[in-house]
Amino acid sequence: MRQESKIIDTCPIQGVIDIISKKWAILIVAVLGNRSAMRYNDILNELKGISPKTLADTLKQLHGSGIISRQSFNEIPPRVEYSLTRDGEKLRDAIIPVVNWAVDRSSHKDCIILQSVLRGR
Amino acid sequence: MRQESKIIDTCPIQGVIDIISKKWAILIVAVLGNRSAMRYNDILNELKGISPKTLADTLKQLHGSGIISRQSFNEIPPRVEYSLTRDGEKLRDAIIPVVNWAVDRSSHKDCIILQSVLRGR
DNA sequence: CGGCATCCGAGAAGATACTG
DNA sequence: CAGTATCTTCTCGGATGCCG
Repeated sequence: MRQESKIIDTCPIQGVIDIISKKWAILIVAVLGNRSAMRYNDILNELKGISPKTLADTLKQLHGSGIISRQSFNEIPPRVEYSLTRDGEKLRDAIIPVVNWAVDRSSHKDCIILQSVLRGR
Repeated sequence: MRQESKIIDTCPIQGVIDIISKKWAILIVAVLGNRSAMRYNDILNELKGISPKTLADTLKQLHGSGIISRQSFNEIPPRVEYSLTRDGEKLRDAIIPVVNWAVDRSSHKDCIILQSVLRGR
């Protein structure tokens, strides 16, 4: 954020906004929250529509924010697994009310991602 | 969204993301949730750093999404009051866990907006 | 396989000035 | 007072291609 603003810059909520306002971040947290670990291409396939770059960018940012952890194995072929950190799991729990709110407003209640998130409860 | 994607387009969560991913939307919901009604310049002053255009745009979008209501009075000087709809209040309640999560992660827990939101509980 | 580098376009956000 | 109008800047997300 370029702009200086007391109320914003000093506000913890800004950090969250920077995270969840990324288009795919919530979805990634959602799908990751479902399994103990997922590989790059697993996520790529699950989130049909996301580009590799955007996924990589978002994963990097989430990792930097401590939401997800990244473990790479020195294997051939290479393997990298992503999973939620404890903090990430808390985030996933925290967004559930928002997801529920979204479901109530929506006409079509069927959604793979959504079911995934809610199943976690 | 330009991109076609089964999993996303048919997912109710996408609507939420479109709303809360706007940088200022959550903040506006937060500050509005605090008072019964607020005028344009009240919000503008409270959210130091937002430009009139951005505020107008965001208010318009939130209004279109049914999150906030807009009531204008035929007076001189003109008066327009914004407030949360019932749905908006639900959204505000729903984001509280996320806000709390943000507070736990943050080092500086003091935040006007934040206190505002949490006070509503 | 799991990415990173590069380039590009669209839209969000900002600054400033102006109006009904 | 409550916005518009305009112009600019910036970031995001997508496409493609290369590499260890």
